[in-house]
Amino acid sequence: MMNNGVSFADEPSDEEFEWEEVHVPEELSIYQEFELELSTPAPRENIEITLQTQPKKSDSKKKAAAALHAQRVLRTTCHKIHTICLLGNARVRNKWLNDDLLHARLLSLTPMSLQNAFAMIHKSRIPDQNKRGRLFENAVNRLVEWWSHTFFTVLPTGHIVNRTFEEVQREIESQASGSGPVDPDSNDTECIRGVNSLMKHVLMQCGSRDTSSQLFTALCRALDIPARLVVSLQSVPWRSDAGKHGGGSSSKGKVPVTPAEYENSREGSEESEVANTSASVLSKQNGKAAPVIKLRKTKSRAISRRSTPSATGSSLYVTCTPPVFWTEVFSRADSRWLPVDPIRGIVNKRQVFDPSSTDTLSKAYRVPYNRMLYVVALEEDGFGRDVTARYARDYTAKVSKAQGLGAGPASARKQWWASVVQAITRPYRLSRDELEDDELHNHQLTEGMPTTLAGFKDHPLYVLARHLKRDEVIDSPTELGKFRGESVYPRSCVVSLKTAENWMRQGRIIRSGCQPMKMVKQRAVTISRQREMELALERAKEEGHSGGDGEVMQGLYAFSQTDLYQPDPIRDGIIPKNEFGNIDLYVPSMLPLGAVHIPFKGVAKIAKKLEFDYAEAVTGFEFKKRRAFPVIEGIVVAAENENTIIEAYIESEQDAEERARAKRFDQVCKRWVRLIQGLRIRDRLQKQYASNQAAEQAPDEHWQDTQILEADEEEPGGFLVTADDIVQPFHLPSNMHKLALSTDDNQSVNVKQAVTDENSILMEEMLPHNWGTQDGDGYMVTDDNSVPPSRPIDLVPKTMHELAKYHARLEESKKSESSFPGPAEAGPSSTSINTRKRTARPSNSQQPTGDKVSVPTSRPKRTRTSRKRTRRPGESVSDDDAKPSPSKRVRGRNPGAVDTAPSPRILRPRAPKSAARVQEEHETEEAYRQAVEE
DNA sequence: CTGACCAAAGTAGCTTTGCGGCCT
DNA sequence: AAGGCCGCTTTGCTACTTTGGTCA
Repeated sequence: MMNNGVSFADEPSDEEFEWEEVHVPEELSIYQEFELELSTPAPRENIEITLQTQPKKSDSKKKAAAALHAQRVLRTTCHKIHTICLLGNARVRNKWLNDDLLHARLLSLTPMSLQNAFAMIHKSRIPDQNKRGRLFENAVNRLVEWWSHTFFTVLPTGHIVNRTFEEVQREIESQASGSGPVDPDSNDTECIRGVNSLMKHVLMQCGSRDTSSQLFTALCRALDIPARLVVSLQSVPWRSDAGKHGGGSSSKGKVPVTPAEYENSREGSEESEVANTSASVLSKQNGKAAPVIKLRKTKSRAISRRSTPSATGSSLYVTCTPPVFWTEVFSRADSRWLPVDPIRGIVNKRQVFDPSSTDTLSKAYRVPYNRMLYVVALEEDGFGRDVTARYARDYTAKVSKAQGLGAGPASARKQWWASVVQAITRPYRLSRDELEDDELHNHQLTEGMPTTLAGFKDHPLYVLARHLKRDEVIDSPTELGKFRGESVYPRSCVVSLKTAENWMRQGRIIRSGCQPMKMVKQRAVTISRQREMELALERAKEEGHSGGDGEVMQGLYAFSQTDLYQPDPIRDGIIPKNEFGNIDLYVPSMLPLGAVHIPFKGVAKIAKKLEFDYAEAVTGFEFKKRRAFPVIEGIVVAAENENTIIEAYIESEQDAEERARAKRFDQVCKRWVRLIQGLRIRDRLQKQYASNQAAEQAPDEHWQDTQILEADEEEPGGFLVTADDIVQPFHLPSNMHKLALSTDDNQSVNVKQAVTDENSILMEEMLPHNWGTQDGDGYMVTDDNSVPPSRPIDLVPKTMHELAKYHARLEESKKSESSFPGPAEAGPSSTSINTRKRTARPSNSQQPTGDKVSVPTSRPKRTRTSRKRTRRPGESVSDDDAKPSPSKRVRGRNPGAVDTAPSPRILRPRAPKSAARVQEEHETEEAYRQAVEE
């Protein structure tokens, strides 16, 4: 708030109050939102006032808010982790259900008549598809009946239940304090450690209701019926229930399975314990009557200690309420998945799985044991689908909203769930998936009107007027019904509106005579708009309009009230401009007839120079600091001028490029002159003052650093002999390859011409050395396929043979390295430079020596001109293009010799160094340096 | 006991045309 | 010397959502 150029006299020290003495001009007193105190009767021109900021939030409040936030984050995270762990648990189980031995055991215990019933259903026997479907459903019915009534005894314990965050947290705390059970075996959890555990339950013909459903799914798969294991994930809710049903849920007992435990179980091997939570609804009698499966330890102690008689403590609960696990079997005849509840013996009734449904029994045992939020069906191949929509009663009105929607944290949760589902979704679609999608979608459509106010919010089919957004209106209302006295309209009647300006941004214009469909308070986002509004308001007040209430209203229009904006066609090359002197081009359709858009930067200058009429094209806006800045992309001109302008533009671009090139060339020359002069001075000094001491001097560190050494035992020692040697470290035309390719013939020709002046020798030599410092224009680069730049006559020309050789090499290297121009890659120019002064001797056997700058130093390092090449010590002799030459040895033995012979080197691209190689080189160098020092 | 409602906090998205200093 | 270019700075408000609590 202190942004009016006022000067601070005090440093804000107190958290709660900030008193600041400031000097402000008198006009500032209009800022009435500040509490102003005239502390001294100051002179008019310099009033001293004290501003009081709003008292800040107290520390404790802040802390509380932070804690609340942290809690929320924690709860959300726990919810997510728990959900994923439960899903992982279900997937592991689902995999176990495919076990052949388990199938065999199950089949061996299943009556043949039931098995045969399925075998009978076949196209060849029963051609009628509907009949097949009915027969299949009947067969499943009988199978389920047998399973639930005869075969499998459901224990009232050991299955997964839903618990609140607080319950779990209390449990964790009690465990942490050591008072609670730590060993998961010591509670009511039914432990299924693997397929063997499942098979035990088959043989015992009893288990938790979760196990019952899982085994039934396995049986279906054994019978060659496509069967899914369906699970309703009972994850810890992310919302706090602190203020809700009091101690009710907590008094019903705690189940010590934490998200962390689930996580552990998931991360462990498949055979690791996958914990089920126990229902704490177990009464003592039930617990004793039913044989509890003991896989490792006795649980009786835990049960007797923990079980609490309660209203829900009845085995009825587990056998009559919606399960957490159940089965879906695929009816091939109907191409449909039929829900099967093998505990209650229900087939094809999708409504009975939602625990919030209103039938009396489940109502009695409803929350908090089962909450339907995520229902996942896992198929035999391990992939899953989100089938919540099939089972949840008010999916669109409630559950989908709970899964997350719209914006904010909820939207993040929705995305998260979508990503979870994506992770288990089959990567390819089956036709039955499509059918199922349709089915689930239809369920949503036929769900019926929501029963709560919140259910109408964002409902895909219905809408209440109260939930309309600021820019929405119900057009051509067709009332579908009433909800508590409010009219319910179809969502399709809702149209979204825009202001006239916003329609213009879309390239549309309000049809004349149309009245706004809605008036809303205008928003002022930019300062200029705000001022505009204030002005309008004042004017309205002056004119005595009382209705304004200090609000500027603005009309909103529907799409149907707009037409495509068609600007007037241009005449005589004159482009129509708006009040800002440019042209609006938010969408391509806003381009006037007969005009073209040239979206290049800097093209306006050209048009201006050519004296064509043009307008800069505004394609959008950027917003900064409450101000809008137009985004300008090129210009709009008359179509007949387009070519002229573009040609001129290209020309000017080339010109600019040329200028830049010349400038760089200049810089290059300067640098080289400086270097060469420096070297000459150095040389002179050394010649003049060199003494015996000089020979003992340590090698110049700089050179040491820039050179890659080679340990060639045959040629110990080595000296900086020539300018080439010295210059070499800079010889890193890193961009050369790319540059050479990007340079067109035109430019190379220009360049060649440019360098054939008297300085060209120097220039030519300099250029590549400087590429490393240029940003890649590639001037002076000869084309890969072109002849090297023409050379003055006084140079020894290249023979045709040499040229042919050079090209052959070039082709070779291009082939091998075209995709990776390494930093040390040397292009054609380097080659031409380095071979420039070649004598008639065979090029490859020449001793590389450069200019007159011979620098006899005492450094014992061997500095071969080919040092840039990566070469291992042992293989240097076999290198193909720098064959061991006698002259090398000569140089080695005559370190101080001034050799003016040109370098015969032909640098070729080399393969990029591998990391290992770089390391190796580094080590070699280190070793060599050490050896030198000794 | 659920859902309507409220307050608080947090968040998304709408907004729609300069200025000053430095370089050439 | 003057015109032109570049970079500045990361907004602020409103409506809406979510959350947590109360109450009918």
